[in-house]
Amino acid sequence: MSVDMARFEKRAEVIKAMANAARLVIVEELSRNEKTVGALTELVGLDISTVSRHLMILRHAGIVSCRKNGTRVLYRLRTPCVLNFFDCVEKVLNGDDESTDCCLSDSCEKT
Amino acid sequence: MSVDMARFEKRAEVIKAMANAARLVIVEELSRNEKTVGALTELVGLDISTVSRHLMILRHAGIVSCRKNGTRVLYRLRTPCVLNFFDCVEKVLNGDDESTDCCLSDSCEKT
DNA sequence: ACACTATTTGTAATATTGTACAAATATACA
DNA sequence: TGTATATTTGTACAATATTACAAATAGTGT
Repeated sequence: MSVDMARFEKRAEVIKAMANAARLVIVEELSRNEKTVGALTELVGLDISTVSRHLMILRHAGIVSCRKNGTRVLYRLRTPCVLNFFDCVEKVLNGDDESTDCCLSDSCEKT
Repeated sequence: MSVDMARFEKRAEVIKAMANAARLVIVEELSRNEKTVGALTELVGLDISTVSRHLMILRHAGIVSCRKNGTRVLYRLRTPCVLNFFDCVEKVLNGDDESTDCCLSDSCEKT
């Protein structure tokens, strides 16, 4: 091996936190403004306890932070650079310029 | 709700493909050069069948592509912009400038 | 202290992911 | 046609992740 696996594990942890549709919705919403758990719950349409857990995951990853305001907890995007992911993701999704298939068992370009 | 969940599901699929340490190692290695499954296997230290599956996941996500060369299959990075993830991920990991904890039940700044 | 609202945590069920081993497939070459 | 090498696929198991419901906790105001 000789690869610093620990480093890649840590990186993967952060990316894992972004690897869920509900959490992506939350992140994009928080890029506009800080929001309460309740407000985010309406948005994503899951149980509030589930949304709270999603926020915990994002918080532990270092992507969002929060502050209390009375009985409410306001979450906000802490590291907005994660929004840059989206540009590349769209590029990947639209990668129609080239086949991803290595044409196994077909007559196809071989080197 | 009223959010285009399908779009976020698709985005999450791509990010999910990046959300694994072994696959991150593979992606970084492929950023240098195309490589065979066998060569990548030595690098990550997993069973070759497992590495083959990881490559399948990256391929289905549109992140890598491959071509055959005799009995070998050469994989290469198809959408290099995914490397941009790393900068932000490091920033998140080093986010030591601010607490992520909303200081529940502590004496702490409230608004 | 009590009631009300917002959020988090315990728990359990279900789904998804990661993994290795064995077997199958593909290709090259003697 | 065998044999050897490279890769993928079938299968099974363990580990993680997602989710809702119920209960616990925290804060506000009466």
